[in-house]
Amino acid sequence: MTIGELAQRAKVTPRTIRYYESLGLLAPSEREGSGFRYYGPEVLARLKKIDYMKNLNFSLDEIKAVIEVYYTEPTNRQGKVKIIEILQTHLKETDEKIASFQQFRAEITTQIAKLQKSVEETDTKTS
Amino acid sequence: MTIGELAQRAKVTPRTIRYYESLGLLAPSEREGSGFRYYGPEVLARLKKIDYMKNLNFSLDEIKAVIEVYYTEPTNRQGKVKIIEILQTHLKETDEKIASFQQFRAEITTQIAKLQKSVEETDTKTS
DNA sequence: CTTAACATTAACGTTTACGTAAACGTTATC
DNA sequence: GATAACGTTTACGTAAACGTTAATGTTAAG
Repeated sequence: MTIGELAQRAKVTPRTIRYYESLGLLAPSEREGSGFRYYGPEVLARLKKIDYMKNLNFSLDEIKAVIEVYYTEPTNRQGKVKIIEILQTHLKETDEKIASFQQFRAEITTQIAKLQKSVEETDTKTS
Repeated sequence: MTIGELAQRAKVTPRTIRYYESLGLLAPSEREGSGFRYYGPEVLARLKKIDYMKNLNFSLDEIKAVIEVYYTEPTNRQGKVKIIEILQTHLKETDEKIASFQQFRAEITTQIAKLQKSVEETDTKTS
């Protein structure tokens, strides 16, 4: 597919796709004499993965690093072990993020409860 | 305390504090003839809250909105109910974030398991 | 084979969250 | 009361992640 079609399916602009290419996040499957970029469906999958991670507030640099780990088929035992270590770092960081958000969540519910109690008291007083 | 002391305790620069003031995120407790800003300890608490929320990837605009809700003592029943509604929106969004991160976490552990199995197989084959 | 629709590169613009001078006033200390 | 240390405003600089022309080439449809 062309860059316009790909962009439409991925709900981004062509500019975004070219920008990602310039960062090494993806590449056209083919590029013949005319200079036009043509893409296969695997690039669409990649764009969806990028969008997914962007929603997790990863920077494009971080996404690039993660994608490289995901898409690299490690040749030898050494490579596999190294990637496992990287993934375990990601796992730890993700757990910390989750914990932070859960604490934030708790603060919100506390605030809600406090306000709800306050509203109820106002109600019983004026009833 | 002065802006320098506050900055040091909050582990930010004076520039950051002035920038936050320009956005309406905080204000000096006092500002007399000389033009110097003097702060009370409550501003330090505010800065810590801002830093905490920044780590949750909130923008300064979003943080401002949240802080306004947190620090606004609602006068009447109407105001309280409104704030409860806002907080419930935050709650929902936070839950979605947590869910996304948990899915990401699951993907990581899957990848790790796959690689670990692959490593073990390599090991038994060559043993 | 003309023309609309889409592609290409190059380059400047935009927003966020500050960093970093520059030019100058204030305060605390000796 | 000089001087170092810190404060003030103004304003230009920076990185990230694109948006937006501009000038030009390519492709597909009639």
